[in-house]
Amino acid sequence: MKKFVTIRDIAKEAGVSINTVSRALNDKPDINIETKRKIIEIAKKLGYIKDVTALSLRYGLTKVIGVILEDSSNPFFSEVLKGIEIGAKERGFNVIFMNTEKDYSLEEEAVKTMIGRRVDGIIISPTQERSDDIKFLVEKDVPFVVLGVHFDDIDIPEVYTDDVKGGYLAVKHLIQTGRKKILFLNGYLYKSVAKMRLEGYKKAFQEFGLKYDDELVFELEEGYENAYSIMKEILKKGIEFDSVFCFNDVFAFGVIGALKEEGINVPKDIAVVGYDDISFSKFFTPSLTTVRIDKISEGRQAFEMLHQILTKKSRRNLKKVLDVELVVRESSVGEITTDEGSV
Amino acid sequence: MKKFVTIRDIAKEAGVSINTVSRALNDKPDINIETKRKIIEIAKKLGYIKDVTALSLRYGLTKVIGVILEDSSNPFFSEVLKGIEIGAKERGFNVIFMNTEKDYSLEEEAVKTMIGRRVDGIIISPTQERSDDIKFLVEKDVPFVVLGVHFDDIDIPEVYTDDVKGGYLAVKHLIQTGRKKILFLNGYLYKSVAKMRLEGYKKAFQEFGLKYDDELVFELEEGYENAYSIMKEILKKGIEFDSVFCFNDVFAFGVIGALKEEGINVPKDIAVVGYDDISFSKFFTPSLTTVRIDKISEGRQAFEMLHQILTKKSRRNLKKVLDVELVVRESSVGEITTDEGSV
DNA sequence: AATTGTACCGGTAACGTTACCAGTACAATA
DNA sequence: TATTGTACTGGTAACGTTACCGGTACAATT
Repeated sequence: MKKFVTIRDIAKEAGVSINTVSRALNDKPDINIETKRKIIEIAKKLGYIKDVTALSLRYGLTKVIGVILEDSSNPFFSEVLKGIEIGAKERGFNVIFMNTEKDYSLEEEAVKTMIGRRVDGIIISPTQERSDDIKFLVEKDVPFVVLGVHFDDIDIPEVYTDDVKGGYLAVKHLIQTGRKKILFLNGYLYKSVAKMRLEGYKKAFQEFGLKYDDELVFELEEGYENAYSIMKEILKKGIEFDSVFCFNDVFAFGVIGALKEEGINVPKDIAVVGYDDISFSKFFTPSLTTVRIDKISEGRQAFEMLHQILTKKSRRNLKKVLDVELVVRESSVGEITTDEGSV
Repeated sequence: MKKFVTIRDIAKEAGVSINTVSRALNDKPDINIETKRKIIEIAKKLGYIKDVTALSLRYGLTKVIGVILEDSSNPFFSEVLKGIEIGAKERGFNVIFMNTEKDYSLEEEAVKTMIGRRVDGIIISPTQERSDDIKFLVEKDVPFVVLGVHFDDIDIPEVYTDDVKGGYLAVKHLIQTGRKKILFLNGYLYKSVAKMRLEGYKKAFQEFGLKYDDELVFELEEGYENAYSIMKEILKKGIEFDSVFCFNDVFAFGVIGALKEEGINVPKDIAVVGYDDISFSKFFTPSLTTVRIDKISEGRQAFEMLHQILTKKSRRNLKKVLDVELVVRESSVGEITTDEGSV
């Protein structure tokens, strides 16, 4: 790579000092209009592009934010990441991202790397296995926002969704369409989202006077295959149920896949509700009833919160709880809808 | 944000010069082992994290690469992007990315931004509307690799897939399973991928002695809805066909969605083949026959090529054509498989 | 005793940029 | 004429780091 044109090159060409060039190029006062015109012209001719890394050193601000998440190819996170990028671009920031693959040690490493790169702030969606790295950020006073997760033991800036409501809406919908034995394939409970969705599930049960039965609630690792195989197992065991509420849409696909294979009709025999509303859920057959999270917006809002922190518009530890919405599609509206339906 | 600990702070604490600190921290010779131990200890105690932006200025190398693509939330690109990140991480590089939303002016802007950030190299998946920015990169001698696109008018480093083969395999498969009137919903032909897939389509037609009929070939903008609505239109017009080869999997979903609505069975009445093999294609009903691109690998290889260019292991304008593979699933294997089948 | 070698350490410059201060030339005012 | 103001320009330092060079102290060799 050729060395790039610097203000020194322009200065030499124009026969002025580098200061004058800087003034011309940054619309600063104290410069002759004609000199300025000439310098700008020369800069254009030489193809000058300002080296912002030099500025970072000078000002201690890079205009780059770091994003740390488990998997940027996951349809949920890929949209969130896009939302962040959109927000960042609007404010003249760039985004550097690292995947953790749900590995806490990689997460910790990513935090260190981001700090080493002197990003102005970090958006992190932590695996909740441990949280020393979050405490490290607090301690070092690095601006950051936690995305998609709620810690109730530490007070930090967070953007997350109202998953108690989400769980509640999903289960209420199932109950109101006549379902009574509602299986819940949840994520691991050390995750705040799983905890909240379970709380919503219970809340709906209580509200409609149904007895909570923890035999119907399962915790599993994410992934289509896990949902698929636990569904198969459940069927084999002969556990009775008339519907399934899933931790996310991919679980729902796995569940429906398993049910179809056993000749069970969705939603006629079993209703299925997912969570997230990833883009494929509406194309799926049957199209998936799910709790929609506006992922782009979640990303944007996380960036906006970080930006507020960076500009010190706000010093408190902000929280933003985003609303969710039930999207009713085919996978949950079938035969049973009145009083006495059964499988 | 508190100011971070610098080698100067460590030097003061240890009572040595900054040079000695640098030596200690970078495993350089000419330092007493005991001094080194002490310095490292102090560095740890103070929580020192090296400022790599300073190094960038010093060496003109940032260890950051820029990635420019149309949409990081697109299931295809999100995997490619992940592949790039994996490759980069292995070599101690970080990734900064920008979306162009298929807008050429945003693409041009992204190139400028990346250069301003002094990224060591760029991986770009260009909208092929114009290519002045690519020429700009050549002219400025910025290391870069084009991903997923093949230019036949300029000689530049490229990583792309063998889409002639892909198109050929897909259509050959359809012909061999008894289909004769094969619709092709292609992307716009100014894109090299679309051109290549059409070439493969024609090649298969020729090989099996079928007459190419451009009434069966359509060019459309990407997106589920576009495929869905053109399919509806085609059905309304009464064009005869027994199968559809789609530019990508999302098209295939749209096509199948439209066919289902009209009560047409896939694959019994109409066989459908997609392209890309995005992760949902195997969960879809019917599971989708498609041409698989190993997207993670494509990303990794693009990074590796860029890295080779950066380390000057190779000066030539490299090309890497990645293999593709036909994945046969339910959407294409139905009734017609022998000789005389018809819709 | 003089020289050479070795082990260690520090001063300074440099990367590209802008802020700060200081300066010059000339015009306008007292 | 002397002073003040104005319009413009340049020199230098600084951001954090490492390379380069030069230095010192002591041991080993002649």
